[in-house]
Amino acid sequence: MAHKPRSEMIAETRRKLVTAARRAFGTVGYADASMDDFTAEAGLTRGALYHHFGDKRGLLEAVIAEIDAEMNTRLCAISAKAGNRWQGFVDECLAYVEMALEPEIQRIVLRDGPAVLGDPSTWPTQNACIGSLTESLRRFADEGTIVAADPEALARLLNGAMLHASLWIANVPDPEATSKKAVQALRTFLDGLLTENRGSR
Amino acid sequence: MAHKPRSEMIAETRRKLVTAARRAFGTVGYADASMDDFTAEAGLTRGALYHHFGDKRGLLEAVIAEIDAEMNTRLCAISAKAGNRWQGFVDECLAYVEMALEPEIQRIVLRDGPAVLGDPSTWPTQNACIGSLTESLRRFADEGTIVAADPEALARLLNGAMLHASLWIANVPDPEATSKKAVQALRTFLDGLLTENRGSR
DNA sequence: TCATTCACATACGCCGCGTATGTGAATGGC
DNA sequence: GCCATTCACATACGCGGCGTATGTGAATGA
Repeated sequence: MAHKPRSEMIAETRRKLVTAARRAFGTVGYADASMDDFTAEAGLTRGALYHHFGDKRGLLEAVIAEIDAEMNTRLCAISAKAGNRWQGFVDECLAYVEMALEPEIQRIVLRDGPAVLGDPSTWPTQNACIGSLTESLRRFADEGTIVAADPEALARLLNGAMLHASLWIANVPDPEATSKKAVQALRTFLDGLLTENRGSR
Repeated sequence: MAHKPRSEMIAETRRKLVTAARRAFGTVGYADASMDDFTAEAGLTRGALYHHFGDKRGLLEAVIAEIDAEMNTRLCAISAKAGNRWQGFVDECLAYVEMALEPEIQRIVLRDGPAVLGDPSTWPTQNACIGSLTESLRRFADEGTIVAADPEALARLLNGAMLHASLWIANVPDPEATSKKAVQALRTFLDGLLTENRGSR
């Protein structure tokens, strides 16, 4: 039984570390996750962690990058299967709110991430989600579907609104009912952007 | 020279601790703020801190409560001086975005707060800001100024949008220009809520 | 085959937190 | 006005987590 080549072993080590850290960060949170503990859980030591990721922070970045990539994939799949583009956009927004309800995403990406790494808009990875939002809005604005405004600014506002809606929903006694109200309100906001709903001005 | 009564000394101690902690949290951040350091800076020790606030977390709560109260006062003053109520509401929203640009507010309330204390919607204090937003929206909905939707949900979404706009503005190379774009986009969202701007539906 | 690189493990010291304990000053009843 | 009690803090101790410096064995390449 020949050993795997070195490059594969390295990749496997990185994946083990990211996976173990992801579980730890997602459950007890970044601050309370002991590097000794979750590296041991992965059958490794802190030495491997420092070698590959520099420090705890670097590992968090890698974990977030992974989660963000998954989120982006899921969102693209959703918007792709809609009838028309605006509907796809709306679906994507609603799906984003639902995704942000997942404890792992909420804890790592929405709470600990900003605290440790700073504002998400400065993350290289966050461009994935924000970027596609912006691009969609730009096209809608260009073709007159929505009112004219800076697409990136609209995207940021929308993103913040959705994100906070998720935090709110997840921390309320009755998430089901609250979710309905939030989705309804989000639709209201989005409808307000459509030129066909605007009368004067 | 008679000493001050004990109750005043206690209040003074608490204020000293809160003030010192507020400065430390606002500059180096919660995680990197050494309790030994900033209690010493206040001429005290960690003993006083644990006696009054239980732990570091409790002190953060006190600091946030103080900042939140100040924010609410400032916001009320702004909305009070506007011509009509809707204009006052819009002014308040824009002022909120600007306030959230202040480094101390951003770091303590918007970044470290959620990470350490959990979602702001679960803080007893946050009701100050969210509560007044909700109340305003409820009245606008009742009198038909804005479209019908759950006021609290709208308030949460709005709050999230404004908050993220601030984070975005503060972390961009050119805050001035970005601020203009964000404010413009925020107006777009708010205008979209007005029934007088809605045609069909 | 041997020197080199490199992926990790091991070992050490420091710092920060929480707690248990000590102390002196202010209170309150007689 | 004296004394017991409370209480607001300070001091002392131990523990765990992080970062770094150093060691080691296996894979590479000439």
